[in-house]
Amino acid sequence: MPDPLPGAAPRRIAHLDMDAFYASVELLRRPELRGLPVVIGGRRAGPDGAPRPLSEYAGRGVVTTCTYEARAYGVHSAMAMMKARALCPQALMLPADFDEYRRLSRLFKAAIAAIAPEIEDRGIDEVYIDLTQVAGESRSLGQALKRAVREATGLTCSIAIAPNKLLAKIGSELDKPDGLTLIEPEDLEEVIWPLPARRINGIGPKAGERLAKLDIVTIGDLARERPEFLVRHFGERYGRWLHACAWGRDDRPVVTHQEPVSRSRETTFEEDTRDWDEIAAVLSRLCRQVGEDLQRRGYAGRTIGVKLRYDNFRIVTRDNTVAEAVNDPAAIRRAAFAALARVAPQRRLARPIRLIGVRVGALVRPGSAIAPSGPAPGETLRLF
DNA sequence: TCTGGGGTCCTAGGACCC
DNA sequence: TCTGGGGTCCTAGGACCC
Repeated sequence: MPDPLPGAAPRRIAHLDMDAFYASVELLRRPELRGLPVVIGGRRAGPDGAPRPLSEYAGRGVVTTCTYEARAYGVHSAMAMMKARALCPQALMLPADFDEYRRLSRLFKAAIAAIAPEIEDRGIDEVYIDLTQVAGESRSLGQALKRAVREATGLTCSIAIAPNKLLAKIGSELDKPDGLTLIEPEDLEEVIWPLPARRINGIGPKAGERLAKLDIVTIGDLARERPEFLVRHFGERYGRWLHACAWGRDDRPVVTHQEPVSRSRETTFEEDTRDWDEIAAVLSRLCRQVGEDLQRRGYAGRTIGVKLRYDNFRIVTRDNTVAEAVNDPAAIRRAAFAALARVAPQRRLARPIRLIGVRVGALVRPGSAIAPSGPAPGETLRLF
């Protein structure tokens, strides 16, 4: 997207984030758990689907999300369940019910679409919304969106409305839960610069560490650096991007439709294993699942990849690109095992394996007229 | 008390072709 | 015989996000 022409109306972009989404959905069905620390994660529920005490948990899972009461004990998403158990043994634990979360996700997105149709999906619990062409003052639009989401689902969300996606995303975190934040360009210095650089979507743990070593902790610290300095330390592309972010500049459009790039399935073994029969059986099952998934959705792919994670967390991947896009489980399995065979034998089972996965990439819709890559070598492109 | 599963995008090097 | 670029495709690994 080019910069807006001088005189063009500034954009108005909302970021809407559901509050503790999975946990909140569970509380809708179990109001008796309101006010208690509840953790979503683990594989099985108690009798009758009842929550289990976290103190009984043993396994390798992580916290998918948790209620604000559990967060008060330091529990958060992606934390090992065993660690959460140590922090808050009195918490209750429920397994994730993704079918139900997807149902509520469709409901809240439909409610938003009735007000503003230009929506970018960012997963099950967040969206960007382009409000530039929607009539109304920002605060009342934000309130209308929150009301619509609550009426459709009974759930609360947090919204920020800003000149672009970068600032809207940062803003929706500022007043959680149930917040509404408006950010104007002139708020940059006072509202954005004091925040940690890690709040920028795209600065993760590694970049955050590297910045901290350069004494860059806040977004304001980042803004004070010359772009050339950032380019020297982070490369041309990432360095320029960091500088632009710090100054609140972002012209990415709201993308209302994106074709999928890959589909995958992976699983972590209950215990690390070097048992080839077990590994092969699990890989076959994953190939079948990903194939069925592709067929259901009408896609096929040419690049089949396998992934191994060893007990020391080292990851090895191998890709195998085949001549024609496939989606039947047998063809995926053949390609996946061929890829796996390319991991050197002395490496393959050198250590116990923790996880195995399969991915199908370079997706096409087999029914579509012309594949994005054009005709295969030696093949004539048929136009009719 | 270690660390799930499903994604996207970027980089860098090598093969191959013109 | 030796010397070029540029472009595309593929691969492996890694960072990051929800």
